[in-house]
Amino acid sequence: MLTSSEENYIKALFYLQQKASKGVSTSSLAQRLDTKPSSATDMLQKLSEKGLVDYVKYKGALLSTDGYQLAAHVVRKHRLWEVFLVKTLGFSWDQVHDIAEQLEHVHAPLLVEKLDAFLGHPRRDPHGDPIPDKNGQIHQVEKALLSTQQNDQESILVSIKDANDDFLKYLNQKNISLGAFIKVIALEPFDGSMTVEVNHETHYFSSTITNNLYVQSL
Amino acid sequence: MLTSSEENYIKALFYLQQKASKGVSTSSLAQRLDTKPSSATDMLQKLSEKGLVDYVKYKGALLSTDGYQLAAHVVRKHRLWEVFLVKTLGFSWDQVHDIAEQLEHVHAPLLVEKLDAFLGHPRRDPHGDPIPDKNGQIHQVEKALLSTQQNDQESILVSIKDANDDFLKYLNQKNISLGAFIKVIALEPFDGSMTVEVNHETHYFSSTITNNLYVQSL
DNA sequence: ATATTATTTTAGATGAAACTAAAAATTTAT
DNA sequence: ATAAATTTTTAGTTTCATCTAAAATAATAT
Repeated sequence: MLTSSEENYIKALFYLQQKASKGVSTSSLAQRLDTKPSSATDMLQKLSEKGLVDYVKYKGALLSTDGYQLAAHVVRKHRLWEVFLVKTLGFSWDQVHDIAEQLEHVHAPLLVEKLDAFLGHPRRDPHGDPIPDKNGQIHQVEKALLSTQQNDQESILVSIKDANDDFLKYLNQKNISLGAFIKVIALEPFDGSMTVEVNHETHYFSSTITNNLYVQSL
Repeated sequence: MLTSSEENYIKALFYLQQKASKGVSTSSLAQRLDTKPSSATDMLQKLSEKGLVDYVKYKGALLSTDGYQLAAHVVRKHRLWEVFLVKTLGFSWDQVHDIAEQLEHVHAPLLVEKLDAFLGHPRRDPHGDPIPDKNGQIHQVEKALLSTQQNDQESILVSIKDANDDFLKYLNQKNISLGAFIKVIALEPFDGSMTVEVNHETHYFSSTITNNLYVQSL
């Protein structure tokens, strides 16, 4: 069984290797976990010994198949607890991360499955992120351009078509990131522009924008 | 903030000092926590430094006011989680202890209060043990002799009037202990005897017995 | 291509929490 | 009351996860 610290490291690798397809650097790992690079090196060596990480000195690390499986399971627990905290106990979505960070380290397989059943087998957490299934599979759902969505349709921002710098800056400045909750308020058929609500704030999007955002319908 | 280990020690002291009114011995503490006496000594010295335990070398230890407060809060969390596991997730009462043992160490005051509210402010856990309130007070509830209970009445065994050895042996042999769930099945008015269900097993109690058991109605 | 800079790893140290073995204190028995 | 047995404490190790400082490697800039 893994320690909490080991679980935190493989979870961080799980996130970081999604972006960078090459090996995850020691420093980025340390930065994400708010620790020092030397500590990250120590842990990478240990996890490599255990066969959970493929690690080459100075070259970076990636999760092995086993490591990925375990990481997905920790993420599953984290996201199920977040759903519980928001849906069952009435927390707001921004209060739950730190609590779920503790709950995810509780080891009790039956608890996870009973919680999942009680919550009605949710497919996404309150931030819109997908919940891995009990085998660690992340159900990749069909995505569509925001421009194809109908009035009142609710969706989650899942990816960006052309991720050029200017566009990312635009999104960043408006505080819009992957996982954002988007609801179509009004469509303008003559130019394809849209009034949308993103995380409780109203925005006007031209067709250039709506044709560049992939969403997943809720 | 206390470590999980420190919390386990003060919780063990909380239980042990209820029975023995004198100082709790190093060995009994070690035995309860399945560890060695030398480890218990180390921890008692640390907790004494922190002002949570009144400890005199070779003489045993008792919780200070602060320590008692903290212990009661850990017990509160443990018992609330047990109620959640049984009532909300459908675990049986004998499966929940080890899981609650982990959940009790999650630090999130708001979580405890929201969980308490969600569960409807329960006063006892699934084993019949009282749940301390948010100030660490253990609400001592009114108790009555089992002989005064009506048909179908459900109650919890809370104490014994005359705790003589023979009677305790009798209870022990029948596997009946404090916290037991008792339901009155049938009353015999002519001699005051009773048919009762104790923890899902049927027993016949004479009036001598029903006049010696204090219960708390549910 | 070599020097400079940045990143990564190693070596050694610290604090928690446990352990074993030996010393000290207390309790029990003769 | 003293000896024997038991309990408790101390002293010294171990493992885990972190740190700092120094050495090794890789990346970059002239």
